[in-house]
Amino acid sequence: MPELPEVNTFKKYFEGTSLRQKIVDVSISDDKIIRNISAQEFVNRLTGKSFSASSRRGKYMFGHLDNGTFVLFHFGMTGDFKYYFEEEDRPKHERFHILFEGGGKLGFDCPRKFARIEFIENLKTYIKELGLGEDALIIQEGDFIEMMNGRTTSIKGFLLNQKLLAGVGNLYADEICYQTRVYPGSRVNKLSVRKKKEIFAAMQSILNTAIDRTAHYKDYPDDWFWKWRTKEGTSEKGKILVEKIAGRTTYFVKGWQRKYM
DNA sequence: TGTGATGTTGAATG
DNA sequence: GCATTCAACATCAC
Repeated sequence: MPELPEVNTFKKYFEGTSLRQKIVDVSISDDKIIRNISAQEFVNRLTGKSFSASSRRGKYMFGHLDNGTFVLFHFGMTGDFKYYFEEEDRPKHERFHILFEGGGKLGFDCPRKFARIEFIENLKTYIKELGLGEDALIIQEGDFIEMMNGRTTSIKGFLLNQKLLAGVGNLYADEICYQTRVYPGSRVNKLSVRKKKEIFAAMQSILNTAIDRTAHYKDYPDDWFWKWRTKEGTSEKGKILVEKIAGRTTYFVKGWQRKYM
């Protein structure tokens, strides 16, 4: 379930399993998951190298190869890593795996195939051309607020726009709006500076808490919204409504979350 | 059987 | 340039 906290957990997993081991082969069962070069070229670029580090920006995770090049792992809706040795542990929807010298395999599981893997020569150039915004946990409050200037989009649309702010997805956007008692369709230009600061603080606290719990939803605080966010009904704060906002299914609590329109 | 799902992109529209 | 909506991507679960 890859939003920023999930991807952060994948990154930790990657670092705990796949660094500093020579890549002896890459086995690709679905060519289309490698987006920017051919599958064969991808194999050639990785074989013989090893990963020395990794980094993350929003939902984009980068494996750093020891020759100064990079591999992008974008998990789409259903991507996941699984490191394994035995054939019986291969994930069900594995699209490719990287075989290391010691016999370990880093499998990439992805039922819905929305994931994107790329080989990258220059990371800075790549991020710049992509127009990827600053990471939601790194951006400063002042920049966060400044980016809202002159915009009329909904707060949800703002939080989801990866070119402005990288990392927040549909679930966490709803959580942020719930905790700050803002209707997700509220217009950013109608929010007070004070409210914007509140939203910024909630965003960081929610993402950090989620990371602390390794993106394991069941461990999230009891007063979070996510567990109500499955169907229309009534939460302790009021009636839950569902609307399409910024093109995404959005849950919120009527009355609890104020409209700034 | 039809519908929608945690993400992103590109096209079309205003 | 900005905002919105829609379709597409591919598969699975309800």
